[in-house]
Amino acid sequence: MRPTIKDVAKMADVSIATVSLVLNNNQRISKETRKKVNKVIETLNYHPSRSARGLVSRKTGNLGFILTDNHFLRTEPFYTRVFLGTEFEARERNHYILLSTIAANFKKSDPLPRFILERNFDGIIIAGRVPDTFINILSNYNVPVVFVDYNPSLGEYANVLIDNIRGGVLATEHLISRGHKNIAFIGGESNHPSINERLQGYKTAIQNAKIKNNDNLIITNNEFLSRQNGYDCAEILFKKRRKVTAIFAANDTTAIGVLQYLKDNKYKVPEDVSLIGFDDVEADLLIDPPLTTVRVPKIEMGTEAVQLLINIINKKSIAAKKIIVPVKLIVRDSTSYIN
Amino acid sequence: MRPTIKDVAKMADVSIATVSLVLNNNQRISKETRKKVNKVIETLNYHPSRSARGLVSRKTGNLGFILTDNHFLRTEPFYTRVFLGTEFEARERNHYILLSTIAANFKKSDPLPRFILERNFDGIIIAGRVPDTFINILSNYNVPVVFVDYNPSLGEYANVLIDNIRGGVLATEHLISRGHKNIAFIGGESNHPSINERLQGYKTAIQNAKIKNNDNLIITNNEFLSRQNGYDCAEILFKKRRKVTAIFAANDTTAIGVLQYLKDNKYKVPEDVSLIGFDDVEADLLIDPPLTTVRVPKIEMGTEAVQLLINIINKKSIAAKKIIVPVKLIVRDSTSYIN
DNA sequence: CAAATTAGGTTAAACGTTTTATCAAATAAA
DNA sequence: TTTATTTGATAAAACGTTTAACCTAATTTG
Repeated sequence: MRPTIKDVAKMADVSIATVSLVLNNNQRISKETRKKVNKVIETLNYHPSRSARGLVSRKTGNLGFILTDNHFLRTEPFYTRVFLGTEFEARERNHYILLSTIAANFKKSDPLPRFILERNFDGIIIAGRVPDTFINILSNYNVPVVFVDYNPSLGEYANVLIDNIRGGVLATEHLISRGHKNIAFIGGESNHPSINERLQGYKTAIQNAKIKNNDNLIITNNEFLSRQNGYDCAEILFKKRRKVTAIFAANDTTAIGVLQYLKDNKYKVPEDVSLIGFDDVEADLLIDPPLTTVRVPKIEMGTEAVQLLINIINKKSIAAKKIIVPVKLIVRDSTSYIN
Repeated sequence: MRPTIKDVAKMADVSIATVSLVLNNNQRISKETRKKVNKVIETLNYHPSRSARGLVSRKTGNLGFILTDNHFLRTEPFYTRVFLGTEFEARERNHYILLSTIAANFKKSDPLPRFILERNFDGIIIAGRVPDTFINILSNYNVPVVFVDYNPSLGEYANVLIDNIRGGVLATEHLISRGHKNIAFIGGESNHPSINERLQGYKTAIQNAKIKNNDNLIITNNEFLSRQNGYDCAEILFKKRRKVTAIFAANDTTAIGVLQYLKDNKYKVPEDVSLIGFDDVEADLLIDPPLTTVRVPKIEMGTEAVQLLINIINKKSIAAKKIIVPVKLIVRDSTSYIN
């Protein structure tokens, strides 16, 4: 059997309370006793049981990670990276991540993630947009929580957010700087805050450049952002307008769909049409031509979220802190000077 | 405060023991009592505490997932998918996955993953090759374990393995069927069992086709499989032999490196050289030309591993069962008939 | 110098379950 | 009818920690 706190206490000739206090760095214990106990802990290779600890102290060492099932699709590259970022950081900080999905149309009667019901977590990271119904229920529990890439309109929460507006400006200005004037914006799900901010950035840049605005160049719907949706939107765009010379797609997945449409319809990229995406997913480098895009530091968003959450749990940060992560223009081969 | 077993017991007018027995489906309890208790459980929305449960019953509901740090590189697409597969299945089966990495050169004195030390797991999944030193230490703990994509030479363990030999045969036969005779095999890390099996399949197919064997066409080293390594091996190959018309790369990452070399050196794929990979990672579809490959069901390997592990934990399966997952030839555009 | 405070530790209760032994009542066997 | 067995439930110990309350000896304060 593995050693318990009793074994340590006996061998060190102190009470188990003393061992516990040493374990938790309590200052009541003298240097010598502390040293003595730590030595025994080392020789016995003792480690406190998570379960026992969790039972009394309500610290489990687990962080929940929640996202909607459609964001956890097997092909969704974005939140998977954020998740990996949380894994990296959690490991550094001696925590574990428990992953759960909820339905995108979460109903009041739906069960909560199991780690919540079983009180098997210390705090929660929520990635991407989740339904208000879920947020409402969660708010009753009054639990440390950090939202990543989503800022719920109800309530004050901690956030790790992308500088979407800036990204939108960067992308659009890049196209403008290469001489383009007929710049389209393609992005489904326009009621999604992040997408909307990117569109806002686009509009700002267009306006700043004194290019006359043209709503026909803005193609949105309320569909989930996907390759197919990008393809469909491109089709709609080119049915309306033929003289588009550049396209800003709201994310890379969409951009890849747009690219497919362009190829299928004999438009050359970037010779005929310049194309820029958003996110910088791994695939961007491999597609032909490599995609110009706005890089979002996905892994870092995950690590930031974990740091922030742990700080909130330990009361080292207020529970409504906002972190905006910067974006960066990555110029590859899908954008060029206008002919 | 959340309800406890006591609240349920009181409300149902039974002892807490009875509630516990109902919870665990013990047959000693009569149908009526069971029904009565379950009703209270429902109305109170009661869920047993993981910590309390884990403390006494040694069931935590957590499964450990271990791989070496180099396999968890941020660009490694293979084991990430296996991991996601375990996540999917774990969720279905009401478990959580705790992820940990160990050093690829794990030393006896290195600390074990924290969930092991804290006895916060029910079983372990080990993905890919891990050092013998680690396996030795782990074997002392006598714990349910399933190896994925690796079959340690010491001891009898449960495995989920790829049908690598068959895959190697499939890939090579595909090239042969398209008229190729000068078929190279490129794959670093030849001392890795899986890679070695793929090479074995290659040799078998060559032999069956009565093509004369040529060791100059087999390029291996002991480096970790990577894009760069693929590039380097291709370079070595073409320094030696110019008349190669087809290449079988030991995995897709390597193949992408090989492809880069070919492009850099003005070889056209597939016109000049046919190229086939192994794994079928997401990138394959996006690269130009889309890569012919042998598909390995990565997600499914994860789900199989979880199923097997849970069965072993519940004594529904012997602890040394082997599962071989099938592979499938996926023909895309990187292979063609010889000119 | 007496009283008050502090330093350094211990005792014992508590956390929320599972499980072994036990028990009473009902039923079956002799 | 008495005895043995079965059924269905309970009491209480145990799991391995944390922590509030307490204690004693040493030190400080007035």
